[in-house]
Amino acid sequence: MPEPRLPADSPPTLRDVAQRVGVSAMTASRALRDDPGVLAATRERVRAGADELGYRPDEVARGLRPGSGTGLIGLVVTNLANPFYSRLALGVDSVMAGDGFKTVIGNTGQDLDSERELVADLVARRVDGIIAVPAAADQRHLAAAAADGVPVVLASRPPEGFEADCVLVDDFGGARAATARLITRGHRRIGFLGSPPAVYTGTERLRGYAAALAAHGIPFDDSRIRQGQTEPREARRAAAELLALPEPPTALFCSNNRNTIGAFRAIRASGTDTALAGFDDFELADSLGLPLTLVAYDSDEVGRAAGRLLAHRLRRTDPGTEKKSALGSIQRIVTPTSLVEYGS
Amino acid sequence: MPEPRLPADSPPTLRDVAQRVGVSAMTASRALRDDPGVLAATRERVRAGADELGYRPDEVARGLRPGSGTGLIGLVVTNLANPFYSRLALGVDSVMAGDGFKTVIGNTGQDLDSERELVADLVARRVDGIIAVPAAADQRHLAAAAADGVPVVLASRPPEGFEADCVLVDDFGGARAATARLITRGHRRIGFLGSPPAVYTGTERLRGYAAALAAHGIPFDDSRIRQGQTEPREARRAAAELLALPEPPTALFCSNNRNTIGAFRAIRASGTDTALAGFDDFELADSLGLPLTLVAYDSDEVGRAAGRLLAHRLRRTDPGTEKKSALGSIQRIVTPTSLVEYGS
DNA sequence: CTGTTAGCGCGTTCAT
DNA sequence: ATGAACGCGCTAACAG
Repeated sequence: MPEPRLPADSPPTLRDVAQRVGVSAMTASRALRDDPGVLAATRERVRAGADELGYRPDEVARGLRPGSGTGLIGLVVTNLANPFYSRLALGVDSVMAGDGFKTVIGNTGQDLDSERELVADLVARRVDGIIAVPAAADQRHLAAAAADGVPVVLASRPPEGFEADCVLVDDFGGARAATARLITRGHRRIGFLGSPPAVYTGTERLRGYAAALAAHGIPFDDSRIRQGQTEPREARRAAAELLALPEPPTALFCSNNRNTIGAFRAIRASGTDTALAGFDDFELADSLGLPLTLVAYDSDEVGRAAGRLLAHRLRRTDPGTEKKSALGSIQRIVTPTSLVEYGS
Repeated sequence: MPEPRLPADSPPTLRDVAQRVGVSAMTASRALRDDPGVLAATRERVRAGADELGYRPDEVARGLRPGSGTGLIGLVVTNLANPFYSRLALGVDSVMAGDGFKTVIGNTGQDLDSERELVADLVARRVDGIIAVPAAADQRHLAAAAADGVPVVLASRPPEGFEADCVLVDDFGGARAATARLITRGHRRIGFLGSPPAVYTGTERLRGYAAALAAHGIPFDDSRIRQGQTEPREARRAAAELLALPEPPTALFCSNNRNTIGAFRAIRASGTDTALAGFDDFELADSLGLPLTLVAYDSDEVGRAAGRLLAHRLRRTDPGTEKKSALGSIQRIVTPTSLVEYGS
């Protein structure tokens, strides 16, 4: 009769399995990992024993060994509640899980200090790689991680001050196209609502907006620009300000969905028929009872692409080819955008 | 002149620091951890050396030691793209991060096999605890993890077949209240749209719906029940079916936001003035141009509560009090709901 | 106050 | 084909 093992005990170790079957720990290890050079009979015996004990190799101990990574990658985002980031995370995870990696998600809440600490902690935890959406232009902590030999891939923002793979959205082109469409429809006074100037995507989209104006010979007017809104409530207030100008804009372009939603509420409340366009598609955009032009793109794909880039690097990291310059050329992928019209 | 250390080398170890300062590894360890019984002067020297080398303790090696956990907890959800889960994740992370834990998020996509594997992997990675939203009633893998000594907290579903802390939403009460309100407004033929019967929250909400009918002497009619819709598209089709019945319902109650949105589209397309109520609040619900009664609750708080429960258990796990029964009584927290009226 | 020994669980290296 | 020793980085436990 087999001993009634207490399951609450510490989990069974490799030696427990080996001892039970009557072989050495090494043989057990090899057997379980399908190492050649193990008698088929022995292998079966070991496996049986492992199953009976409910043995699972300890990934922590395994990861401690030099050469073999931890199988963990870090994902650093600013706000998981934003659909863009949760989609991104899903895309990353779907690719990495397929390659046998688990994803540790860290949320920074836009705080640079949190981000620094988080990245340092991920490195201390020996993640095999990092995918990050940096909150600001100061990316020295990421540069340091990369210099420490941890592959870094940036999503939605380009690297600043160091070299790294990245996956971007065509912020400039999308914003320009949406603005151009407003102009084509006859609008000349077009307001702009966007995130704080420090955010890369925000300034890039502002550039696209400005380029469209310039291409049509429309002067850029500071008084119609409102940057810094992060939540719909703030955006609504900013939009209301623009609509209350002596010469109010006849159309608004918003650099992200938070601002678009705020602007929608302001327009609805004002009773005007101000035209609205914005970056980021979102659910129910078609049911708001207002014409709406949106810049759409595939946020899952941004995550998947970042995951593929990282997975690619992780494969080539094994040998002693540690020199960063030798790791193959840096990749920069730009995801395309498209215009969608709603609620005509 | 100090040796020009190659940063791409393997990261500095504790011994490197010790050797550089001229002490033993043990002393360095103690100094960096503010252990009492270290000469203040020595401590300073060690710290200086650590800073110069950019030393960071290896969390993996540290986690290998018995007694000291890994500082990682696992979060198992079915679909991170659903705002409910991303909010939940945020809530969990905010609490756990405050207690020094990192959260590993695993997405199962409603697949039970994925969930099993994920949980096993988390245990193999020696997470200190697990918070899970199980996809189905079969929770043996979670029971096994709990039996292995890993504290488990369930969110949004109760444990089945074992004991564990959990944080629930008042599914029954919320659904009953919303349905009752429809009845109060004069509706007698009320349709029901919900998730697959296997999902706990779905059946619980169906029970609440049925209870409201019963309380008002309205017979429960199978032909007005549609379960199994997971996406708005399916929900829309199901709702359209109900609206096409010989005696169509004058109101619909939906057990989650996916179904509510689908039903909204069906009603809008039908041109009828069918009343609509549903579980889960969602953004823009107020701007759909239709009266809408929603059951709202705080999904961040569900996550935070789960995090607090787990953090609480993690504190009491240290001593040899391994017996589950001795760990203090099982907690079950129920988050309240409230009714919200939109778009009158 | 500081150093030495030992071991967490695994896998690589070298023997047998 | 199998086993014994060694070490990954860190820290309790016991010297000194």
